[in-house]
Amino acid sequence: MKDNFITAIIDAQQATSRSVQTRFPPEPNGYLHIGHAKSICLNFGIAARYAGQCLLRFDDTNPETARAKYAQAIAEDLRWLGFASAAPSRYASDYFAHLHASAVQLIEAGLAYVDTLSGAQLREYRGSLTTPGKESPDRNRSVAENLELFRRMSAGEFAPGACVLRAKIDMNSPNLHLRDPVLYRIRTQPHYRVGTRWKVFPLYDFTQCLSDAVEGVTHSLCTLEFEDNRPLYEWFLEKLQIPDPRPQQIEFARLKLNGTVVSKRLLTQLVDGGHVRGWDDPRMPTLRGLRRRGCPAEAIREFCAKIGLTKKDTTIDIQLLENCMREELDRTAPRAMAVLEPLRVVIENYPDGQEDSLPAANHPADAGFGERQLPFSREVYIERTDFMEQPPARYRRLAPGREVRLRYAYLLQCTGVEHDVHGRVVLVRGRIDPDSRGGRAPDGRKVRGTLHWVSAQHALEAEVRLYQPLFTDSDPTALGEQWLQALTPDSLQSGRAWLEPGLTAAPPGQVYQFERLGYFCADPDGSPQRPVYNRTVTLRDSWRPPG
RNA sequence: UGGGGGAUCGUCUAACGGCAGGACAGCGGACUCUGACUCCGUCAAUCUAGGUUCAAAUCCUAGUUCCCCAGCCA
Repeated sequence: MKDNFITAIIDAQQATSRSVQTRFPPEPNGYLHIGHAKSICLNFGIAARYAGQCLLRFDDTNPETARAKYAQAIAEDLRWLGFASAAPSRYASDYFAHLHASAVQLIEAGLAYVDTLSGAQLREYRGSLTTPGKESPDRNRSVAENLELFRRMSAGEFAPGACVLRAKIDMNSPNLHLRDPVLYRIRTQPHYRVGTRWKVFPLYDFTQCLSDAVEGVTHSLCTLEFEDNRPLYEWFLEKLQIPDPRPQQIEFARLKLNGTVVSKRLLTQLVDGGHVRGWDDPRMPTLRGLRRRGCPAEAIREFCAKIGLTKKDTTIDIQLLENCMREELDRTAPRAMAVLEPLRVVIENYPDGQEDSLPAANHPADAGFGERQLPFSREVYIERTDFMEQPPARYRRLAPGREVRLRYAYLLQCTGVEHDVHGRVVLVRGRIDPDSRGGRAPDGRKVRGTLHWVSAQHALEAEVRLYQPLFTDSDPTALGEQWLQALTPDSLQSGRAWLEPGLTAAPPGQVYQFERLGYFCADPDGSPQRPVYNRTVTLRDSWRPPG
């Protein structure tokens, strides 16, 4: 964990030898995305830096939305990200009895009351940003009456919406959150964990601070939009006489990434609207999407370390994430060859029917990856973009009369071109230097261009899925309700590719570098007969034709 | 016209009142059996206006501007 404004706060406290405990508190109502990863890395990183503990706590106070499948998926994603969290998960619903008793305590202290105002009235009485609120007629009910009403609420005697429990704070506060916030509401849906035992459920503000206190959380880190909630957080701790040291809420800026959306609500709409294939669609900034795309967990962690931490609203360039992926994958991905847009090359001086097997390094900088054998024959495919009849200046690839290297194979000189009736190149003829087997020039002559290739008769046909950013606009949310209009029309481009034969056996999730093309990850949709590869990220490409 | 926060290269992010540094992106070059990787170089910033000071991104004053808050969501 690098230094940031939160470590500075904690460092200052270390003088008084404060221990450190944090928590990651997702709601189990959706899947984790890269924005959560920022919070995860922060919370676990802080705990690790100060030799403390970070707990995973499901914030499952809302029975309408909390679901077991999400909790399970979140735990899974967290593990994948690299935070195994030895401690068992906690659940806010574990604390319902304690929370309820705390509510009773507030009522007894004259600090909470049951209000029968309707939702609409509640809103009206709350006032507005610029006008003060109005006290509810129920505000001065006696303690005994409140106790009795809350008991009946809790016993299920009232319908949802009939009444709520509110804190008695200040209807004139300029901070809307302090205008007698709702603590408990009635819900009849069974809760996925505690079933029908509870008829009343605590709201966020009441739950978060007390759960933190119960667990011994010292630093409760959350995003900026909760800044106004902090006085309320502290109010509960004080009125319930939580002993010092009390948990301290500190807010930081949430992550925004350009070219995508990072909000559960919006991501849900993408899935529900069929704009992507699901939560694990490789275009999604969800952890599952990134994983399926081939992004290593380590790259996400590195990314989170690099973006830093402040209270400033920021938008991170997606290229930083891509850079982290390339950095990690360059180290860890074995190399392979594949051709996306094939152009047939006939090697005139290589006998028809003859075959050879050529050794190729699986990683040019790490011999530990070993070698593999590549079949070679009279006809090979090269990338269509690696041949030009009239090449521009500084073009290092194949052109009539030019010589290039077929990687790990032979030096190849172009001797002819064939066109179809439209004048399109359909075939290239060439001759290899028989003394260059392995790709080395026998006389040491410089051959600038090196091309990837596959043997035509041995090539394995596969599907490749190429992805564009989901949105054409760097900030689609700036379009308000129209945000979906910024969707990239063909953000998924599915096509065929020809792979070297060894690639048939790759397990889903395995990432290769297809040399000169990019990193590609085996997709679970594939089979040994027809593999499917997702392009994780392209290689950097500094080649630009002049002009 | 309420309250709470924020403003440093294009984008992130550093800098006790003491040389505005780093990363990503861009550009140029070297190297290269991946136009990758690596290496080198380069471009580029303190929201504005006053003030305090030998010295201000930092302190003071006044502005500007952006974000958040009116769920029985979190």
